[in-house]
Amino acid sequence: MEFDNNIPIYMQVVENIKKEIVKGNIKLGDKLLSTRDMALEYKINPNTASRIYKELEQQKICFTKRGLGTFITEDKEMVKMLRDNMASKLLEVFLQGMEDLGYTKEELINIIETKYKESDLND
Amino acid sequence: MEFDNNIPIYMQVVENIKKEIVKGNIKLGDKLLSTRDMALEYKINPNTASRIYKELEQQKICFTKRGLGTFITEDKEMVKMLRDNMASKLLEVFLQGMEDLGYTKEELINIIETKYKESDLND
Amino acid sequence: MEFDNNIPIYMQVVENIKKEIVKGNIKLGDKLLSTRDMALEYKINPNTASRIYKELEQQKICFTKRGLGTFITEDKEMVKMLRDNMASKLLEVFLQGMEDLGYTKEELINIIETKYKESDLND
Amino acid sequence: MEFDNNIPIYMQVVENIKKEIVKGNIKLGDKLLSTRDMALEYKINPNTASRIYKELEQQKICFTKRGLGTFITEDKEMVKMLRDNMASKLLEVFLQGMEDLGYTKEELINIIETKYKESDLND
DNA sequence: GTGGTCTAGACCACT
DNA sequence: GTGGTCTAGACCACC
Repeated sequence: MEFDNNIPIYMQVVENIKKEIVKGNIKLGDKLLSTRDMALEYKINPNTASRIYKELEQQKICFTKRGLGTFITEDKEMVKMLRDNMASKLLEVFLQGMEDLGYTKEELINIIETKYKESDLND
Repeated sequence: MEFDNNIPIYMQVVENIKKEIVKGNIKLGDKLLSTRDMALEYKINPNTASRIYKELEQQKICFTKRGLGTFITEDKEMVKMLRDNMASKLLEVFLQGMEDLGYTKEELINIIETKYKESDLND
Repeated sequence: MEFDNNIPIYMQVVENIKKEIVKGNIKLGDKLLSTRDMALEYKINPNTASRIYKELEQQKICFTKRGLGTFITEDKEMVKMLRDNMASKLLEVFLQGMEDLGYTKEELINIIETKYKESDLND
Repeated sequence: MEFDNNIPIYMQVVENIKKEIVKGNIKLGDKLLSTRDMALEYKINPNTASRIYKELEQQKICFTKRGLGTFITEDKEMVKMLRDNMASKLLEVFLQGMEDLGYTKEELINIIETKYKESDLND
């Protein structure tokens, strides 16, 4: 995983894990890597790894069982919420940003459709 | 202007000025506020204001005439480039993010159209 | 290190570091002094030291690992480029300057050879 | 004339005038432009123009006759001195710089000869 | 410990 | 008045 130098590493990993949950690659109740293993996996400092779990716990995405490790919450609503929240945040940033640049709705839809045609050609 | 505490002030102002240029509120060749005036305007330190101009200069968006002040470049291509770059960056973040969340093209277009109908109703 | 009062300190240190890299005294991947240590070393303000690293980063000569320090880039081409660029800049200033003064090629070569004989005698 | 933003304009013009004297385009005893005309000629501020004369006077290159204008000194030695000083300064900066970059005498002579062959081909 | 940012205040050269 | 540089000292997030 490549890190953007301007965003805290732990934040980037947190977002990455949330994405994996939404995509279903990590499932409800799954045990997460130990901080040590996560540090190896992402090539980060163990302190940073433990901060990631702290953040995930705060967001009620996982919880810790003493001596057993850290697990994804069992709450089924969570995934749905996660997906919706992340998507609407993305959407808002995008639409607001484009509006700030003076793009009209028509231009905007045009751009997205063009983009899609391009990627269709590449498929 | 309100600042997001997680992003450097100078970056936020830089982005703001770039938006104003793209929107046409600031025109090619325009003189920008003096660092001191900008400091007053945005309620920041003159040093921070100075940093903003340095960043804009690096991005070839403005240039300095010694003792006279800082001016928007006269290069007509610049605005076009700026608009395109900022838009494609927004687009990329958005599309990539939605794809990462597992949204298909159809879902995505659907969401945007829904969003637009909402805002049309509010107009 | 003694500073020329007419050139910004940070620029002088930047050039100095670039020279050390070209000479091989600083190697690819080397960790540079921390900003605080550099400030002590050169007897400058930590802010000024920080500016030096920022400038070097812009020139793609070094990069920062968050919380770890600043390192020389690993790019092997960089040193070659650096040496070539610095040399050709020196050469250009010199040749253009001498030409402006009305020196012909023959005079110029003559001068350099004379200079070399002098220094050979001193060796 | 194009100005380098990092060097005072008046210095650049002073150097330019000195070059013109060395090249013989401006002769001993010649009357220089009035500050106003010089300001127009170089598209600079009249204050800057007057500073140029101040500097040239300090360097004993010209002198002012009240009500008549500013004139190049009649001292014949001056041109010779000027040429020698400017050339040896150029030479020193060049040789020292190349030495700092680790260029040996052989490399250096090689580079200059190569450069000359190039420009010969272009002649 | 590391760099990044910001404030405050000062001095300077240039126009 | 204009930007450029520097010092001093502070706070912060990150590793």
